[in-house]
Amino acid sequence: MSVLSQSEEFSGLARLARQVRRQRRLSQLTQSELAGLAGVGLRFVSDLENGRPGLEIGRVLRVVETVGLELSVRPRDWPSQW
Amino acid sequence: MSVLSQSEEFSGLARLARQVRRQRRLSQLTQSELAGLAGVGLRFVSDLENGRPGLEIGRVLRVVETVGLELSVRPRDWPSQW
DNA sequence: CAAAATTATTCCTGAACAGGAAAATTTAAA
DNA sequence: TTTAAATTTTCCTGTTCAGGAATAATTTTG
Repeated sequence: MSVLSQSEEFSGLARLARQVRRQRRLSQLTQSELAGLAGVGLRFVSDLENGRPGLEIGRVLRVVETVGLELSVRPRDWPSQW
Repeated sequence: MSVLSQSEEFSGLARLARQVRRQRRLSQLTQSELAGLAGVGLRFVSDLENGRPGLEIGRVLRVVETVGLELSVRPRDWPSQW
């Protein structure tokens, strides 16, 4: 059993999904248009924005970057001494 | 390259892979141990740390969070892209 | 250097993804 | 409300993932 709860993982996906959708709309793009730009299927964008956990990371990153978002990874709960 | 960023950006899988590996080693975990904690197979961790693009996002996030990292999303400089 | 530990790769099978297209549902506009 | 646009979902099929175990390959340790 992990020290982490599974709900945290899900919320991470949900947050990613929401931000992709928001950014896409800010960019005035439909799911279909974004899909074309990112080189994925329309259904993939829909699944991503709905937080489906099975999507492949490579395609997710392509969509994320295409919509104008940037991913970063950092230590969790890092003391303010960095 | 001093230690100036608390969050390392990555535009592809390569940086995510490096970050996971670095954080895992800081945590004194083997791939096998991390796999057990995250509830995935040993091969999955190996694939993740080698930047394989086909991995499922849900499992990736579980490993990322289990190793003590947090994935964040933010808008890139959104200049003349539209 | 040799042995041990860790990591990477291969083979196999079951399960799930991804795409396209169409239908169904939701949302927005006239 | 009616119509149009956008989003979600379903069906089908080919492709690919994930896991375990065994086997290389690599790295670390004595």
